[in-house]
Amino acid sequence: MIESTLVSVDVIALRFDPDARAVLLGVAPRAHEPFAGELALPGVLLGRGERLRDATTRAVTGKLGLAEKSITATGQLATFDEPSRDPRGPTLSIALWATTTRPGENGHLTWARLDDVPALAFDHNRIVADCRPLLADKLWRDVRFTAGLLGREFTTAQALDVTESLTGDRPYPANLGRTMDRVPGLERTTQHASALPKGGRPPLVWRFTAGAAPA
Amino acid sequence: MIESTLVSVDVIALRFDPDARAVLLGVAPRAHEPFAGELALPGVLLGRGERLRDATTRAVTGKLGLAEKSITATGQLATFDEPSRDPRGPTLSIALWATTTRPGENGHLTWARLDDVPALAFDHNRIVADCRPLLADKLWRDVRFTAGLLGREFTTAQALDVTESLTGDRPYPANLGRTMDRVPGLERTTQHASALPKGGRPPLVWRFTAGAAPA
DNA sequence: ATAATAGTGTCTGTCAGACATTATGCG
DNA sequence: CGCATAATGTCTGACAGACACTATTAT
Repeated sequence: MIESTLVSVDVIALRFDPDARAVLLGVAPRAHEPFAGELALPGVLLGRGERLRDATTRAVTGKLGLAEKSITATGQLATFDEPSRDPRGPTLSIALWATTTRPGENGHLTWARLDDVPALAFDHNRIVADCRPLLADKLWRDVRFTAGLLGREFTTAQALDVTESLTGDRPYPANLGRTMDRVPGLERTTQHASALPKGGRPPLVWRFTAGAAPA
Repeated sequence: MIESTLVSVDVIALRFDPDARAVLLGVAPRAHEPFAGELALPGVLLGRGERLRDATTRAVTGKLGLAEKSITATGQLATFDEPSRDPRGPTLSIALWATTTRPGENGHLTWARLDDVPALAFDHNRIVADCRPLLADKLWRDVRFTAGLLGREFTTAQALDVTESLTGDRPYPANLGRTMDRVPGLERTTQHASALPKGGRPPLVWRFTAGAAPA
């Protein structure tokens, strides 16, 4: 019988911050060796028979200190099998995504801009870099991902910010509006959000109808 | 310490058969319990520290009896984590793809049309069904996959057959030609293949230039 | 009014879908 | 020639990119 591999789960936890106008990545300093004290993606060893979904929750609540209820959606990304990625020995890493709409209350938790991720432990910078195009691809395509990130209601301006954070460039409002018109379960309302303190026309509100996550 | 999960690797091994004019899936009867004698995807338990690429090769050579050299390309698909998918206990299954251009010589090996896959052991029918859209998406996008399946040189007629097998409908030749014109590393030659026994105009030959797998 | 922000109309080029037409080889 | 197969020209509609212009709010 072949000795079995260790499987860890590393989570790309994302949150949209309307004030920073950007999508942020949740990272926290490691509590133990190796890389103790260095920032890392939240990750746990997958338990025997544990679902990936449950391991994702366990990593995000345990390592980032977010409440389980604040996780709005999760999903798979890719698997990393470089044998030397963990100095303790070969481990497989399954990269997953999770979304939340709340900042959490853990003092050690750091939210980093996706375009300015700090140095992370293990091969986590590589994981983030490799997965970023996969995440960009999910926006406006994977409804659970999009609704998990933006919440049930959001404005056109926020949609522009999220798109820019994930894809790297900012679409024209008219074009993004047409893209969103074609997203199933997303409807353009006639409501305007409350105006900003700086003045300017208040943006329109968009709303997910059916299978959307709560804000 | 949490008891670690078992990880198996299940391979969707594909071959294009120019005579059958279809993409075929390699399956073989299981040698041991559970499901002994039933057809299944080639799969192995992932060894500690083993690369996914190596496990794929091991599964395809060991279970299907293909020569290692005849594997033209491999890659990842998705992970299946249903705990009850194996009656022996919870195992994670990482689904991978592999391509070959040769039929192999193992008497137990069965090549099944992708649109007529027989009943398979475990949740393998579900794996095939879930991964089929992922495979269709790779055609003409993932050059390694496409070249692995079609070989270094192929005709327009074969390209039509492969596309029909994977996506479910047959494109118009003119449209597929334009799609292939935009594939990097793939060039339209002016050579015609030898005519068919049934007569008819001989099809044009297309050729992969750089990073393509040998036929 | 002016600044700041947001939304809309419309032109462009690209590209997939769909045929009809033309081309090439065999008997 | 007629049959079988393959390739090509071209029309259409969908859609992304790009801008100019209009709309709404605060000061």
